[in-house]
Amino acid sequence: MTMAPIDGPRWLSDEEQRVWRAYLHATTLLEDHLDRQLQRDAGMPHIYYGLLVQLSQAPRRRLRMTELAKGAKITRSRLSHAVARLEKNGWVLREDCPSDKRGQFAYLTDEGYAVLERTAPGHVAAVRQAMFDRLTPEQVAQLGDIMKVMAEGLQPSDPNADLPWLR
Amino acid sequence: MTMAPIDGPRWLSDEEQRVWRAYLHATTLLEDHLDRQLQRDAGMPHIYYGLLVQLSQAPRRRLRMTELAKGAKITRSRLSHAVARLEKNGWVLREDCPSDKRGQFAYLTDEGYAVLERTAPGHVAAVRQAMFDRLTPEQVAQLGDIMKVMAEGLQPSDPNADLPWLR
DNA sequence: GACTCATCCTTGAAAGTTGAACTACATCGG
DNA sequence: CCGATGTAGTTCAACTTTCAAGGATGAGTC
Repeated sequence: MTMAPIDGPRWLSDEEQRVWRAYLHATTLLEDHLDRQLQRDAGMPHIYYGLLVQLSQAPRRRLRMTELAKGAKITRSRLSHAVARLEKNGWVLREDCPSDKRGQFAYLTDEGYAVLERTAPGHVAAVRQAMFDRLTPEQVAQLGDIMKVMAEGLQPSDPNADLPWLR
Repeated sequence: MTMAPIDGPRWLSDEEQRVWRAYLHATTLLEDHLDRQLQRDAGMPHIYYGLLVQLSQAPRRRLRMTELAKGAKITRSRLSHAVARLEKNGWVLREDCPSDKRGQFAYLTDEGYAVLERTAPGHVAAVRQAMFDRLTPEQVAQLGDIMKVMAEGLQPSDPNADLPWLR
């Protein structure tokens, strides 16, 4: 007599495999598509564009580096390199934080804002064409719910949230 | 008198923005999560892992480079680099195509297959935990439909499908 | 104050990606 | 057979990302 397997690999069902593959294909195709669109029209990859957008919506068009990294879901290291590059373009500048000498603000220059104004319509159109124009309103709502659930489960805030005994 | 604007930028509605942001966050978090998981447990990024999976499912565990690239939705250039790296690991080998002297097959070695056997359960578990364990069956079905629609709209087969006059 | 530890951000090197240029072979039409 | 054109795959240089290490400052404790 043996015990039931503790947790033999629970493979994906055919349905799940189908969904997973569709997910991978759609997300990689869209990511590539937007990267190319923005590289062509704005001269930067999608993530960099997202940084400018975030800055443009922040008070006084500036954010602490860490806040910016959190908002974009990237590491501080990656952000450092990215901001260095955007700084070379003259679209972003750094500024010391007066209250915390370790801190830096990144702020969006007028040129950076201009790039955004010039390229945002095309980008929105690309997003719309790839996603919102193809989905029904119900599907858009469903997608929102689904993505919200998934994002919540992946917050890096607490990678061992479900393994409390390891903490 | 002016004409109605041809197509003033159709911004995203609040709802759409919310969905778009959720989509970006969820997909980037998941991608990062799986990349780290596989880098840690299998010593390669997610895309490389996907290449091994594809090979493992192909007849005689081999595919033409272009087929492999198409299946993985990546450029041939990227694939060349990837296969070079996997070859260094001893997980994949190249083989001349007898019927077309320009062609190359990539095939999965026994070691490559072993890596897959060893790491697949952990990877499936990660996918399951991030996606399928968190969604209801209805949501999984919805996600499948949605991703299918999006992927279809992004097939690189015909980037100007909606601009026939440019072809 | 001095110590310790955490946080903020940067750096450098290695790894991965991109897009264009390039080689070699195939295919098509004469 | 010839030339033109297309396809398969690689390579190079520029760029981006990752990971580990490190310098500097802040915060808590004695």
